[in-house]
Amino acid sequence: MGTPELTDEYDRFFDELSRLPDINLCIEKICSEFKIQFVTYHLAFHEGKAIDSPYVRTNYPADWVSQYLTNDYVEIDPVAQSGFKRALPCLWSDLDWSSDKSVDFKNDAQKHGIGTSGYLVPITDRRRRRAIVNFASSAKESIWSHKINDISLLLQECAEILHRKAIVDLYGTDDEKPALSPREIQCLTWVAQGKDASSIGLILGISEHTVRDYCKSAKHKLGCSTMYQAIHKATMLRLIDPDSLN
Amino acid sequence: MGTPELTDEYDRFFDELSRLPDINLCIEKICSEFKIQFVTYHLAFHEGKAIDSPYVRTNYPADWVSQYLTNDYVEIDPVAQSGFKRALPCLWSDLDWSSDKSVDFKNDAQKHGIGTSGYLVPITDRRRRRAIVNFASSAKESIWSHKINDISLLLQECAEILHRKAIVDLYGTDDEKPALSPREIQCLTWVAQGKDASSIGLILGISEHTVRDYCKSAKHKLGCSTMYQAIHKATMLRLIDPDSLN
DNA sequence: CACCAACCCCCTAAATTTGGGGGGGTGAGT
DNA sequence: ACTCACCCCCCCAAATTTAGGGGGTTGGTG
Repeated sequence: MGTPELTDEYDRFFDELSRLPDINLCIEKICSEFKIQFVTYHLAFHEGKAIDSPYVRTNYPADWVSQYLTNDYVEIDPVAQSGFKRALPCLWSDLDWSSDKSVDFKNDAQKHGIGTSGYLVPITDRRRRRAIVNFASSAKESIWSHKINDISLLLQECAEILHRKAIVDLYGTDDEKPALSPREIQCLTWVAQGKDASSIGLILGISEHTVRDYCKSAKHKLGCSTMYQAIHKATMLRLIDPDSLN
Repeated sequence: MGTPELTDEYDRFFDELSRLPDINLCIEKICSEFKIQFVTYHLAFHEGKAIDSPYVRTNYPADWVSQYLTNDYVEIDPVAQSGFKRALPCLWSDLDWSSDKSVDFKNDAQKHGIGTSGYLVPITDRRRRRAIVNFASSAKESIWSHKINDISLLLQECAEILHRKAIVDLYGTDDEKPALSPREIQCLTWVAQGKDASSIGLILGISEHTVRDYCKSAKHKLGCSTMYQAIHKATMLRLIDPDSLN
């Protein structure tokens, strides 16, 4: 829908982008192609890693990256906070910047040379991994929003490419994380909340037998011998997300 | 054991340190007191947080912090890798720096002005939270190791203080994370591995009834109504650590 | 000294899960 | 036309968990 011919025009660009060996090179190429100042790819939820650390690739200046990390700005930054929850792209200006902490954060960002115009593209892939891609600029908001109007689909495609590259970078071609069906995830999630099969059946409006079937198949897909193990593994893999139940 | 009188001498210093309002101030104070170049506090395992991010406080230069984050050095750095596994403090020089990646990492660190002498203090608290505290210097290794010989106990005390401050900073005074007994954690961990009560009894050399009792008490401590929920919560809280089973 | 938590052991009836099996139906992709 | 993933429903016997009880020792702390 929209502007397919525009996307076609850029086919070669996207093809070249996909072939680049490194995400940082991709970021550079995107910046120069679209005259964007900063591009950031941020994958949350490193499943299975022993030590918490996000997968971040960016051309933000080093002091801002450092500042962001050592001040736990990810807990404050409205872009990250809503980016990992919402599904649709949006302009930074559409987010809620009203809290005091947000204002302080914004000021600090400006001090570090980060403009206030930006475009946020959230990603949720088939395996329920979530990432955000940000395109930032020091252009005036009015100019920026017009620009985004024109190239939003292209930037979304760029975001997808970055995500695919990140996943290959992290997990190689064979991706261990099983793709459970929505129903299977719902059932596991409710089980992890302490509900039994019959309650879950009532909640989801299906029979308790069906709930058991979903648990069974989920367990098999996860390669587990007991449901306890399945719950553990699903939790580790971040397949279970209690937040998604309202 | 060792030098209790040395610790007594520093009572006032530790007292002052504890009263500082901010971890960064603590780090400064420690640096000037002991003539240390860099101090880093690094807490892994942010339980319950929506987005992966470590709690890091350091006076390393910003470009090194940024470089460390955006290159996933935590996956390579032998200090972090073994620091989150081992129990006892050690000199950086005692770690395994033989792999190619370690060498590259070390060189990059030196380029950013980080010396090769350091002292690593791992922390595991009552609630199984793990952190590492690093004291770094550009002094020659021979001089550094003599110095550490003298002040290792003091630095360990500093590390403890930093950890307490971090926990208060993160969770306030009331800490939600329940302290399960070692046996309870063992049983939960084995359940999460897919073992049933009788197998676990054999593994741990206790009766299966006892195993069930531990599961029961763990479940209650976690405030859960089913074992599935308990496994989920324990996994989220990082109480279950399969690595600890050999 | 008492007290408490951690550790250890055992029992039973009732409820639940498990692991098999058996049916359907849809929609997407080949 | 076919397969495959997803969605939905059901049955049953065997195994397991659950939620109550009942014991006990040890070691540390007020």
